[in-house]
Amino acid sequence: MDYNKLAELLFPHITKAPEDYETLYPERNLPAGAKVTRLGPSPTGFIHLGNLYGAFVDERLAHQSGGLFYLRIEDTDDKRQVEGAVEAIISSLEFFGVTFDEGASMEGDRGNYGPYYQSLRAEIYQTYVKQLVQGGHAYPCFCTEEELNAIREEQERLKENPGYYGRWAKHRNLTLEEIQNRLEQKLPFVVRLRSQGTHDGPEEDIRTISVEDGIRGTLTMPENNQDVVLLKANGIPTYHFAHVVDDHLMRTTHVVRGAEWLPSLPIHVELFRTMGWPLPIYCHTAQLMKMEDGNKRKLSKRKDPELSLDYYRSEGYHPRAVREYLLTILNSNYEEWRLENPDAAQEDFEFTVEKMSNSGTLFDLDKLNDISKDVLVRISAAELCDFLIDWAKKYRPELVELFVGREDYLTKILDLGRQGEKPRKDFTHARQMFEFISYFYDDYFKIEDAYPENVSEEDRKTILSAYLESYDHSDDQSQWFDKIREIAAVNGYAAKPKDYKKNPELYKGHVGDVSTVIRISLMGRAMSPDIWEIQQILGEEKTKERIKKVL
RNA sequence: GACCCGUUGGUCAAGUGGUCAAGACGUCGCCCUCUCACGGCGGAAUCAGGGGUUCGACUCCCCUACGGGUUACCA
Repeated sequence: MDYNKLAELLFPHITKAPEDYETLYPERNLPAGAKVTRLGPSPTGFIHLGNLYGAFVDERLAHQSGGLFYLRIEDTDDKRQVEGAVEAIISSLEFFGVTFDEGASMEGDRGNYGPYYQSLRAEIYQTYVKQLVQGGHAYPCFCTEEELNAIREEQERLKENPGYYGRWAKHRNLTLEEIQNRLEQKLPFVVRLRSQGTHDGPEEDIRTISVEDGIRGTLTMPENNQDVVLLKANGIPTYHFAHVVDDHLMRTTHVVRGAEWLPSLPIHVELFRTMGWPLPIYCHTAQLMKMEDGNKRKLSKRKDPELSLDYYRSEGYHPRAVREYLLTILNSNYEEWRLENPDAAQEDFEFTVEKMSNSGTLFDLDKLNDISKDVLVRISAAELCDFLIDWAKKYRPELVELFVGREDYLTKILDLGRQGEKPRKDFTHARQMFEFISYFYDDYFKIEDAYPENVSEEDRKTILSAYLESYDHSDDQSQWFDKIREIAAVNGYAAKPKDYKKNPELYKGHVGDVSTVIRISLMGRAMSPDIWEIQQILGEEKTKERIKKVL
């Protein structure tokens, strides 16, 4: 077989040679040890926590080593393109603090290794496929879908491994004339790898490959023997081939991807070897899982909209909190480090792939919320105020007029009880924050909780009028509370809870019940931060007004 | 089915032959306390099972079970 002739037959329009691309995309000029990583999303526009989790690894590895992180759009599947998807991906990731140094961006491609959309790189891939054909490492396959199905059915019947390989690869040894003939008939074809892997021999003949995974250590698996499709009928490569060509030409040093790629690793290894290129370091990350019907399951785009990044954004989780959470499940020693360095920047943590877990991790909302509390308590009230407003603008526009123009008021509210050694940690995310403080705004204030049962309606009125009468807005906190104790005592309630506990039969209740009456009248709820502080923010007028309203 | 990866409390996990098997979240109890938080103290709760190897296995090997993933002209 004259492979050169075959190559010309298949790719008459390809005039460039692989060397042209090698010189066009030279080795990157980076300091020793610098890592080059990439994110390669397919543009469905949907991006979830799991993607962000992986993106952090890329980002950290690159930026920690003085390397570079780029965005490549893997749009080789024309069936799943979504309008505006790339913008959505970029903005989602940016919101959560993941930024790229190179590649696809809002303003078009940046960098010298483009184009960064795989659909625009057809000529490059074809050049390399042509080279493979010339070397006898690839061949055209004209099998139709029906033929492929028939092969699979037969394999199932014989209980043999499915796929296009060995003696099942019917077009592997077509003669030049046969190929020429089909080409003349304009039959569509794909180009397949002529795998060097063992095919039909006895099992002990199957060779294995060994690969050092950055996260998992040495991986040993059977070598590839599938004549995988390199180029689809439309001239666009499959993921496998695009990955190999792009990561070589874009000089990627570390390929971070989900564990679902593990089974196709032998294919990639064979491709790199037949191309004569060095293998990048693969880092196969654990999957983020979800519990369903008592079983763990990989996160799915279709089934788990609540795990999309947009969901967390719309709930108002602070990006720093989401990052912090992801970092704690990403590196087992992060949490410990954080305990020792509560104020350090996330970037100061030395992230290592070795410390990554390789079994699937269940997403834990309780943990996120807990972490979020600690993150938010370290953010100034003024910044929290801006954050809440930004969130409202996007997700709760009706609240904006409440906040804007009254930022001082909001800031005071958000800062409530956060001073001192043991600041309150009330906030987890923006939506919850607003619910928590909503009683400060008349439109959202309403009596939600029931008054204590041991306080009669009559006592309630007596308590509240006494409170109103004795109220002095300039009282300090202890003066204020002394008055409450007095009201309690006068009306038959213990001034101290301990007294009540000792002799419950002597009292109708204790000062806590009296406070609760006031609290509910003022806040509408039985649970809230300190009443006195709230009154100071609410102001004298509004405080009195709310008490009068329930008298 | 085949192949691959995995398996320490409810969850995230430390651990690399000798530990009373860390820690965090959650949960329960107590303390603090005018409520709720915050904080403090304490409790319950884990090495999937079976064989080896070894003086000694959570740690090494094998088998089984279970879970997950892959098996496309999707990525």
